[in-house]
Amino acid sequence: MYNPDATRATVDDVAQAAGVSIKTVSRVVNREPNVRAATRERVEAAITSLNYRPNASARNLASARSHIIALIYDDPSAYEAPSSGYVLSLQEGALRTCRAANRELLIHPCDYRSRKVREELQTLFAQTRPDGIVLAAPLSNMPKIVNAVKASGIPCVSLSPGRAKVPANAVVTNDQDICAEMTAYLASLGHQRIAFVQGDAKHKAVSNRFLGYLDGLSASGLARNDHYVVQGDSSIASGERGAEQLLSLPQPPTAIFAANDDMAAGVTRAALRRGVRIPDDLSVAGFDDSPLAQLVFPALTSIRQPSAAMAQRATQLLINPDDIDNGGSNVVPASIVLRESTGPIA
Amino acid sequence: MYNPDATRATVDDVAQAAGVSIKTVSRVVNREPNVRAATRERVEAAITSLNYRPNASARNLASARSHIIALIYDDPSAYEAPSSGYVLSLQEGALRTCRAANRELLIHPCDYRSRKVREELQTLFAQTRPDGIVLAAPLSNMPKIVNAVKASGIPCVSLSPGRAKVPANAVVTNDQDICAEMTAYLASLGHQRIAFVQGDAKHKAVSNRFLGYLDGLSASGLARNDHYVVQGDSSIASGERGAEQLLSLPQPPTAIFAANDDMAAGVTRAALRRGVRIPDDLSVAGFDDSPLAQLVFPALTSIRQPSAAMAQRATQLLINPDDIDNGGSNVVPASIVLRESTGPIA
DNA sequence: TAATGCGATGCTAGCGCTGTCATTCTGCTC
DNA sequence: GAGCAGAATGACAGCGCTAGCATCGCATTA
Repeated sequence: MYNPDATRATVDDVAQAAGVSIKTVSRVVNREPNVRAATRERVEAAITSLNYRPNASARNLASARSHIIALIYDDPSAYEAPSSGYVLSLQEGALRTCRAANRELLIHPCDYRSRKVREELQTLFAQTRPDGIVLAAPLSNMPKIVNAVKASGIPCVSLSPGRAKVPANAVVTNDQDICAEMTAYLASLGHQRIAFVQGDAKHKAVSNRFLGYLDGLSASGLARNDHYVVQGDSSIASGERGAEQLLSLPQPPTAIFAANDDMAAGVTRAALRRGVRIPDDLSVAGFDDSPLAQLVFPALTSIRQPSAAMAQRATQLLINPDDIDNGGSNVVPASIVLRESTGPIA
Repeated sequence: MYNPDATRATVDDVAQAAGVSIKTVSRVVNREPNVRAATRERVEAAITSLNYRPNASARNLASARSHIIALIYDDPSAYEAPSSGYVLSLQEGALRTCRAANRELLIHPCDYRSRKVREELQTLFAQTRPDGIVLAAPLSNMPKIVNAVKASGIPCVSLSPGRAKVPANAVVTNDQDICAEMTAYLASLGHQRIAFVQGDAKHKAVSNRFLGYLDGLSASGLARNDHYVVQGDSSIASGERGAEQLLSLPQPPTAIFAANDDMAAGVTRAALRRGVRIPDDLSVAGFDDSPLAQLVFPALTSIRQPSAAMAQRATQLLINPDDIDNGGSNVVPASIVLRESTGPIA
């Protein structure tokens, strides 16, 4: 059309140049077996010299496969989500696999609050017919979404579906354990009053973090005290509110562990505003190791969630389940990142 | 294949159900003129009842158009880029138009440092044959990339190409003017020693911000003083370094305007570390209004760059140049967002 | 009434590729 | 050297849709 290369080479051109049939060209392009080495080379030479690139649409139409992987995640523009790092990590991981496997990645931010979400997904599936779907948390633990995806019959891998028993087609991380570790680490610094700011209850993987906190308390011989547990909604503002509440307690906590970095940033803000010094008076820990963890002052101790690695693995699982390096485990470990916001009590 | 709906309706089914030819169905689906209202309704009823969705591959193959818009931007995972908000805004804007116009958005983060970038783009274009390309800054001012895109012959709209004369196929914002305004605003607060932290020189649109700063100084009757201008590289760390340098001056500035929020956050960190109070002792302003602007303490006064709106308009320009609301201007205005980090000198 | 014009609709040939099946070529075996 | 299995290759029919042109039918005009 507009393309000067519109007269781009087709299989026919390549076949003619190589002196074979188009079917053989197709075999070479698709790495099918039963092509003599000499023939293969001839075809490859023709492909190179003609600068041939297969037409995706034609291929998809004929093969009834789209070579597209759809990545579906909660639409960050549908709400206040400063820590956009999560989405980009997902994209990065998925793209890594897609590029390596010569697939296209279709991104689909999806507002689960919308009434029409089911129809929207249905249209997406019908139109693009992805070969596989990566469904990211928190959508992966919303029955409405999960069912819509399941109904399509398209293979799907969920990220952090937040169920106790990890399904085969899911990639998870060890949130709970690592949160227990973080809590134990705070205790090991000498903190006895460790508070927790819970995240959005709809996000199962996030609420698991609270369980880890409880595990960590008991592993450290500390009693659970519900005055030190406040409910947030994953936003910065809720972290600020939570911290206000906690720091107003007659016996305020000396450490606050927030279920995500945004809330931890909120905690930090509230503390700084009150003149509470971090980490001298108060240790703060977050979760996600989002970009902002390094940005706020003091930099946040956090937990690095391997979002990119999870998305990468999920995509591999869809494209080629057999061909995976890492011993077959679908648990990608998180890790604690120590920074300035935690320390021993002064 | 895996899809229980594999026996999905085709044009033929719809045509039969509606008692028309497939061509008429095609006309209805593509909103072509010259279809009698009654016929249209009959076809639409058949489409609904059969739950028909056109097959994208077949359509693309037959029409030689892909219905795909490619969004190409600098790969944030190739470097340290905490302020990922930019990329998400671009995606959001482009997606908004794409969804409305029933197009697919293909995202392509692209590492311009790579040697193979030209070939990578060529493959992308050949395989997916996007109908249009949105090329985001800073890639839009890199000749290597721009030429590779141009060579494809695919229609392209650049965002902030950073040239003095705005080309027709570009969408820009009024960076320079708004930076002048910000500088004048700082001056109006009583600041006389206003410093500037420059961003990455490769990013033209960013270096334009410096020109705006100069404009603002002279508009406010302040002399340019190169001691108050330091070079950063857009990273937080460079903002910190720049602030250290500036605050060590015998006559330190009372206001620092950084060419992006990351550097402004660095400035804030350096100031807090030195015990410099913001905004009492020092006003800090950034650019981008990235999510972190609200996160750091104190929250940053910044400039909101209308990235989403720009991407949205660029995409519209590609899909339907005639059908645009806003009087045809490809300049989308930025705006100043006042927060806690700026104030009168104490 | 016949001629004219134009809106509405249908017919048919591909788009470039893959799947199926038929055919041809190898290199063996006996 | 004939026979044969299996590898290598080719012929051909679509995949589901759109473009281009042919055709039809109805209203208007002469």
